[in-house]
Amino acid sequence: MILPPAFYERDTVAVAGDLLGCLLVHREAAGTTMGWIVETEAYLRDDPAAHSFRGETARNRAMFGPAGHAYVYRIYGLHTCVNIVTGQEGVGEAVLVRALEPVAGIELMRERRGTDDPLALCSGPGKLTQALGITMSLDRTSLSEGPLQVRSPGSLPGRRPEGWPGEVVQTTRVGITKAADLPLRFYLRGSRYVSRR
DNA sequence: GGTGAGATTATCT
DNA sequence: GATAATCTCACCG
Repeated sequence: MILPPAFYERDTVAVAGDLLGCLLVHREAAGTTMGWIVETEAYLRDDPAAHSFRGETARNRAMFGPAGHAYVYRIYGLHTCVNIVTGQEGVGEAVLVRALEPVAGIELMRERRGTDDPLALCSGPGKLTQALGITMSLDRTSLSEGPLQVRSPGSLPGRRPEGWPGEVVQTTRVGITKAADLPLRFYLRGSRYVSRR
């Protein structure tokens, strides 16, 4: 089932952990792509590494909007990353989706990524947006109603991500310079599809 | 298997 | 003008 807004209107760290094993789905004319979420990072209020830390701007406006909507941004001038807004509206917290295990639409992912290696299709925040065709046009769209959706574990009877249910590793976030010591990254220990172990 | 440089641009100082 | 929640490829060992 599609996760309702109430799922996201909770403690951001709890949501970041609970998103592991959920399904990220993008439905579009070119086809539907989807993958199990196997790695996330939490970005909190009063967190110097969060884009919302210095207040609302045109770029980070989604983070201050309703939970359960997407915050999509461009990084290093060329890659796109997707976050899920969490917690109370106006606070500015979100969860970065860092890696997926590909589930469907894999041929489309291969074309977009230019590789056949299943481990390289979605094993990073910039990779998975390229594989799923997630663009800036999805910024501030609802993940409960729009073309980009998140579905609960068990949405695909008989199928489950590698290493799930299983141990969730909590460790430090990747690629940041501020608050780099906080353990706000989560991934499935048994999955080969995470960005780094 | 690991490290480092370069790509490339929106955003904020 | 510097920075940035990344990726790829070249090069080294």
